[in-house]
Amino acid sequence: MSQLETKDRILDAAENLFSDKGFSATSLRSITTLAGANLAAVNYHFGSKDALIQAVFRRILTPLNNDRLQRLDALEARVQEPSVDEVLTAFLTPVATLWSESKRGPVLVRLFAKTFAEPSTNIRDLVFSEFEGIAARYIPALARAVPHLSRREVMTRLHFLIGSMTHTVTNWDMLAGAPGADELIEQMVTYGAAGFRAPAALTTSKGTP
Amino acid sequence: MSQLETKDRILDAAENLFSDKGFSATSLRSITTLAGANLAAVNYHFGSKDALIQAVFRRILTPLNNDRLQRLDALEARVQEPSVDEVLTAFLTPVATLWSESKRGPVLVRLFAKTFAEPSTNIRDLVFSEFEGIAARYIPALARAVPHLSRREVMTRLHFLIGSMTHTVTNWDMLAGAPGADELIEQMVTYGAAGFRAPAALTTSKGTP
DNA sequence: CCAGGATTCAAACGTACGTTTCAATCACTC
DNA sequence: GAGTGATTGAAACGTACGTTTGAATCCTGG
Repeated sequence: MSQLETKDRILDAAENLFSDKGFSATSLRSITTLAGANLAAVNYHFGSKDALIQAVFRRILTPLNNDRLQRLDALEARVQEPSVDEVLTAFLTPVATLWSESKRGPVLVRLFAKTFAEPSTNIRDLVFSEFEGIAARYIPALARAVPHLSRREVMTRLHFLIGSMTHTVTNWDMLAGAPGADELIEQMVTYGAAGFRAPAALTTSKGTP
Repeated sequence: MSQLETKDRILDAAENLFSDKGFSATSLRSITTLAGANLAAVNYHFGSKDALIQAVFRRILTPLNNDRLQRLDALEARVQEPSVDEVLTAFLTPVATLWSESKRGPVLVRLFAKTFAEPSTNIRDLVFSEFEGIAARYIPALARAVPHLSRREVMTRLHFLIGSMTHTVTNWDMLAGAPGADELIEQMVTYGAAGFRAPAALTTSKGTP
């Protein structure tokens, strides 16, 4: 049926199954069966189950984060001092786009969201190293947009935003009506930007011991 | 060493290991070893691994949600029209209290947070059924505090808040400085309340087809 | 067309898992 | 203090897992 290479069919199948059942609960046998490949193909093409997991993540994260960086570049080239709303939109849109672009979107997004709750050090390390470049660009941009916040509070609120995003896309079906990607972006930017613009919560940033 | 019953020692050990490594990645053998109990004790006292997982969750969720309901009751008895900040504080404080009350706190909170990313239908169903009573009380309270939002947007923003909370407590160590529970509550209520007070993002709530 | 590396295949490896079994031991009642 | 039900113990059950093996097959360049 599919004309894809075995390697890609395995990645596709792994993506879907990992996204559904988690990593340790998904067997290589179920992956290769769904992919129409032999069990040994995983270890032949990737080396181990762990390496397969990392390959699955890399295939998702690299273009996603590139998209994020590109959008921030374009934004900063267009306007001199981007607003919080604009920065958050640049940050969130790639995920929402990924989500809505095809049948593969929801799978990817759920898988991506699952990472933060997974205990595996390998996966966490991979995602964090991939995210470092994003943080290095977005945190200064956010700090410029909300100059009343300390760098620490900017990071904390970015964590809040990421949490909202991952939880929402992971538990999409719980939301009544299951709105589309545009609607989600709109609501999350509205909510998150207002949160970022809220006054500093920490008085310690003014010099309390 | 411990004078606790075997049943409780197993629950304690399971709590810690589930919180660290996830459910399917934690074996009954590692649980009973840590608990100083025999392997067969799990099936004797709980019936199966799945039933053990549910027992672990029930032991956490029941008092947590009772605390939430109690705080909302006390709040509504004290002031006639509670503000968003007050409702969110009532909602978030039990988790933060649980977090900071002892060494067990972080374990419980991480475990609780892990639920939303876990694929197991059993766990999700349990958590949702436990959460229904909370939603039935908190969503109307929130809707009264932010009357400019449709019921649907209130629910969406509550999802955002829950996401922020679960993500933050799950990835606590990623936050620079690792602030205490009081500080977390303060920041999250500031952020979330501003988000709730933000204008409605959906124009569809006014009657668009 | 045929050599030779790349890929696929069926089968087996050893290990770890959840669960079951049943005898041994404990705790409590009469 | 003997008897009885609750609990614990050591061991084994069957199954499923990730990985490895080595022969069979495919594909491509000369």
